[in-house]
Amino acid sequence: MLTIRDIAREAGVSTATVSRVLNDLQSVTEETRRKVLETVNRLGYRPNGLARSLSTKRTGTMGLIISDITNPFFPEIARGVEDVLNAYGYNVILCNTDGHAEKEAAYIRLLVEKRVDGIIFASVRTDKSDLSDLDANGIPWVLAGRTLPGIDRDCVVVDNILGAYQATQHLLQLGHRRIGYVSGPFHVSVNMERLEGFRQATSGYGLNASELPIVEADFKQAGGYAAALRLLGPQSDLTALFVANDLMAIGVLEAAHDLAIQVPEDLAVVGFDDIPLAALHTIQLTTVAQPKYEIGAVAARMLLDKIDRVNTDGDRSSAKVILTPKLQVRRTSGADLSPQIGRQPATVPDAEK
Amino acid sequence: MLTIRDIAREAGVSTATVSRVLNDLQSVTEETRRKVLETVNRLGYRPNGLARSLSTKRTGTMGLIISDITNPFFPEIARGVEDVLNAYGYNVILCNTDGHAEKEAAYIRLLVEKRVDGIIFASVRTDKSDLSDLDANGIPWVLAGRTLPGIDRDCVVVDNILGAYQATQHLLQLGHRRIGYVSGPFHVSVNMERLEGFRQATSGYGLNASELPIVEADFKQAGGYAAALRLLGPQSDLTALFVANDLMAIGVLEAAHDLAIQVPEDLAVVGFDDIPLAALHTIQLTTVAQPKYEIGAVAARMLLDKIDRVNTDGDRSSAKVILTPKLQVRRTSGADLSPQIGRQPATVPDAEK
DNA sequence: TATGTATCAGAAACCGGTTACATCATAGCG
DNA sequence: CGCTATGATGTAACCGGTTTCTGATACATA
Repeated sequence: MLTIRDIAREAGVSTATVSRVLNDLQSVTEETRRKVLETVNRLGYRPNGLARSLSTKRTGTMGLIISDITNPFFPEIARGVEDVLNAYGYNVILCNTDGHAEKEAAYIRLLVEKRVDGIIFASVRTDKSDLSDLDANGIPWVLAGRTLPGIDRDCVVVDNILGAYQATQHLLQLGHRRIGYVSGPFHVSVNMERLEGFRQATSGYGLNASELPIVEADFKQAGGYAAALRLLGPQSDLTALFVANDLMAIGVLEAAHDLAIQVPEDLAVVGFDDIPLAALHTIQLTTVAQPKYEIGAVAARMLLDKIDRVNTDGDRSSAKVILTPKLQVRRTSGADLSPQIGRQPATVPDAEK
Repeated sequence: MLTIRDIAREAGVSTATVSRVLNDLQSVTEETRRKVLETVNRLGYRPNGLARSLSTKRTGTMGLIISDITNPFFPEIARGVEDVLNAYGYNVILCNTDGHAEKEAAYIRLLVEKRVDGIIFASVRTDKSDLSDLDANGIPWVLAGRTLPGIDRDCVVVDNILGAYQATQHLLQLGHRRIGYVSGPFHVSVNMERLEGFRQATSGYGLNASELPIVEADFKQAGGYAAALRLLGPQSDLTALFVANDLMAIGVLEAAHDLAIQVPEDLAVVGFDDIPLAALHTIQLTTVAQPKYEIGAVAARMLLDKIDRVNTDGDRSSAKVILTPKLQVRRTSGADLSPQIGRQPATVPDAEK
């Protein structure tokens, strides 16, 4: 493979000049520029990004840490991240951690060695110390859709407590009093925030939240299915379930179907996330919508900002951005949708992009 | 940030020795090894992967080119790729091209400059010349789930013609004669193969395939929705639609619902891919299943093989792997499922992983 | 004509690793 | 006891760019 020295020799100039032409820097005669570019094109020279990065200390690569891209919550976030970063000339390394701390730690080590210009965590298992480790190594990071105890900067999140509160209140207003919570893993902060919103809403109605059943699952469809089977046994008196994310809510709907429980007549279900399939007319899941693409896009911009700021050696951290979730009332909560006469308008979920 | 020279000085050895310890190469006294490792840990040294890659000519990074990660067909492929490559110490750069040739070309240029160790194309717009360009630059590649005219090696594909043939035959056997084809973009090879399978099957029943309506769409839900509206107008005599992928088939189902057309009573629908949501009890889409995770995993292994083979300077290309698709009969085609008494068994699609 | 000032281009150091080769000490052997 | 084989370590070149510093040239000005 050709090097800059080959081009320099062939064009009869120095490597410095070739470099200047390639980065159109400073002053180079039109004549030499032409000569160099001609040589570059004729020989099909491709500069070596590694060598460039080694001396410029910029790789043009970012890391994106998520738990699992097959969870429909993440693709849109990833897309938001990728679109913004790519527009600024960056590439994205995708890291699926499955929520395992060791996998995450291994990825972080790899990303540090690759000297990525920044990392976006759309899923976190590390604690603050690992992040300050990154700070120490001069690698900016941002949290997308998650927070960590003790961190109230450099993150873009949705107000999970508010969203869960509204979802639960929606069920309460429909008259439900025996409401179960299908929980994500207890160690995940977003889940605990949603649980908190659930508790606040039920307490507001004079219910003792600790008497309402809570089952911990794994944010996956199969987990939601299993949790529902446990919660909806024969002696169950539950009339509604608030489910910590849509994927599990889908599992709950499957379980209800298999148990011959009618939704929403016998059981109201509300999810969280508003993943694309929630809007399908055959599902019509009532859920708390998060602006997923925007979360990714905002996080990416925040990271770019942070990088800029490091270079101009100003303040190192960005503000916290809180996006507002929106309760999306559909069929599965059994709310009276009659004000909207007749059929729902055609739903074409992915038309907006 | 620390360099290997800092460690060498601090430990009182040469950089060569530090390097040897870090790569546990050759012979180093237990004594010095301990001394070096102690220094490395004490100072928290992280080797610079760029420098390493520059001299070893290995980056430990691969590129994965897909059209859009928010298309539910791709996450599983990406996951298969990532799992395998990560197990071998590689990272994956994700590239969303939206099927645009220019975006793809730009990404390829970037990946070449970054000197990735290989590229997996799960979506291709380039022609053979760009690929031989990669060959010329010594960057191995593999096609996953797609072929290109004139290429019959280095790819793992599903037999699209067979799959489409079986799907169409399924409709024909159910008595349908007026069958429409909701097509993906005509320039995409997998789509043309599916169309070919559709033609072969209909011809086999003495139908003139050119008389059956075909509408080109974009492989997206909204596209399928729009195509269905065109195909299912008031004067339509179609009783079945074969749809080139599941995402569009979902759009077709939405359209049918909005047009008050009963599926499968008034219209049978068959898709292709078997994306996760096709199996949901509320959808039950009959479709041709592709082993998506396996496509990604096999492609990744094939790429690793190819890299090995380049190093041992043997043959440069791998065989073609053809996986067999499987017709998954569900509700939307209206087949008589009565042999299976009563309810379908609980479907928990993501339980297998 | 002499001097100051821009502009253009080259030489060489540098980024931070790896590794071929050289050196040196020690052990083994006749 | 001297020679060689072996193993541990160091020296320095190299990977392929960027960038500082410096020199050369041309032009304008006094």
